[in-house]
Amino acid sequence: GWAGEGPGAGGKSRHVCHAAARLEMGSLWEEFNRLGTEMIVTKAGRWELGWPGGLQRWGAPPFPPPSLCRRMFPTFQVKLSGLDPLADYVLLMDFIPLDDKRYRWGWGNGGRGSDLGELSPSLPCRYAFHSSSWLAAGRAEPAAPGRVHFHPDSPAKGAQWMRQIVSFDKLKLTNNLLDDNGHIILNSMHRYQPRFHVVFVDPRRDSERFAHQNFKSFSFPETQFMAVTAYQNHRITQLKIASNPFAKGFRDGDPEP
Amino acid sequence: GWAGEGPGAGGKSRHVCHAAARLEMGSLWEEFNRLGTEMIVTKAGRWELGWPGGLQRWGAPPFPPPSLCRRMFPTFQVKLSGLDPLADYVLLMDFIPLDDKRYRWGWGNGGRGSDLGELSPSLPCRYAFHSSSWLAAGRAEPAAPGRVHFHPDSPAKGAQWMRQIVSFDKLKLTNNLLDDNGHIILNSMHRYQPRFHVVFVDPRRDSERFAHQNFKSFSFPETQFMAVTAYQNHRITQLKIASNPFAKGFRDGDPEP
DNA sequence: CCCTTTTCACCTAGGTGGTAAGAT
DNA sequence: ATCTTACCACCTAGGTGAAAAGGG
Repeated sequence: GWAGEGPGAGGKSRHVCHAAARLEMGSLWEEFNRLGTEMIVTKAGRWELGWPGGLQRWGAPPFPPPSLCRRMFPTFQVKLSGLDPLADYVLLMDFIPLDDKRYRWGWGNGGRGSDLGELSPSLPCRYAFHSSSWLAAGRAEPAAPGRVHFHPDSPAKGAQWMRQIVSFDKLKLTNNLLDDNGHIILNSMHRYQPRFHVVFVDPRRDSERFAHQNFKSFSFPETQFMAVTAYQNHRITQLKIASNPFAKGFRDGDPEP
Repeated sequence: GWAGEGPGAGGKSRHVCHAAARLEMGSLWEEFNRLGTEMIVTKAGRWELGWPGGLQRWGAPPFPPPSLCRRMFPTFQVKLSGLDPLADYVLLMDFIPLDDKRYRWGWGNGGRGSDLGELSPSLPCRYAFHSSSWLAAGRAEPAAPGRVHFHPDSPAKGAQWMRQIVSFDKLKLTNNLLDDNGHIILNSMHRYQPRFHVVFVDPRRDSERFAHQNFKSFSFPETQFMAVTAYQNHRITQLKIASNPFAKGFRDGDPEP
């Protein structure tokens, strides 16, 4: 859908007040959201912990190193409009906890502690498969360091951002609290809402005074998800395999053109 | 080597006057240059002429499309120093003709026109293999449109440029005079000198008046090359195969670690 | 004849979920 | 019992020169 407006739309500068964002692949996001989107989080592999020797003989850029952290799928992509074509903007994303709970995937509170097994009011009961579903399992872990991901083309002119779809396909998720590669740190078994921010780069010398006027935020509810280290809902797994080209090796039968 | 200084070093602004660039992989460049470096130029394939249908189902960025134009090998890479860490710079490259001749690869002017077959004075006679060598073959074609390649991270702060090696591995060469993808257009069978430019982004309103002070250029003679559509000197082919990891499939015997 | 274009097998580089082992 | 990690086969995407075909 168009333009999930952020809070405090009043008092915005003319450079962002007309900014609008349309989520791309909306029907795919909704298909996932109906089942309860899950996103894989992993720790980085050995490639990120140290730099293997003997690799620099030729001409590859030495940075960034390969990463075993996971991208999001679907990829968060937006089509922008309403920016000042000649002004500079920075685009970035962050992730906010949807509630203060941690979850488990299972069959209800069979023989468990008394405070477990309640369905979160914000979790539709259809986030389930066969007799399993997501159940609240206590209070959330201490929040991970709140990081942001800048779109690597930032900063750029409004005209350039609006010319084509903006894709956050370099964004990676990790559950490593000590991550040193600038990835987004999330707690597994917790729910998150991606947020998208358009920030006008104010050339005035005292631009800090206008910081609150110079950005606009967008939240698309259909992009919320559960962070997991392995998929729990088999329907989610099957939809990922069916729709992500990198998982084509796991598809069974007839392709759908 | 360090710092191939450009012309007119006098009157440079303080943001660029101390800038220095060290060519990376210098020994590999020199090894190629001793044999007479050749770089492949091609026209774009069908992928660049039109956008194939049915490819946008998921989440890939729609641009840029795949390209069949060729990169340079070795890749042009420099280590920068002497920039103002807090100032913005744009980094770019262009290619200037080394002379006004076109060349052919062959056995001298056996039965050919009288004005052919002269060795260019700037072409060392060792640019040869067996009895073949590069021979001047008339005047240069009309110069292709003079294009520049901006490093895709531009603009960025001096600190960021100096933090790591700057690699121009996205730069692509084409012989298509009608190229519409912003690639570098070169004439096959002509010689070129790559040039590297550091441009300070002057925030002053009348910055055009200081444009000549705000950039510094670097030329590394060991990076000059002959543009070709197919390799002529077999020694060049073998050195490319031996040193470019993407050509590993053509290597014969024992690897050298 | 000399140069260019096209197609191909073979690589690098890295994004998938499956699976089994490991951790708590 | 439940969640996490490490490794794997199998993909996408694209960078190589060889060889054959095409063109003036």
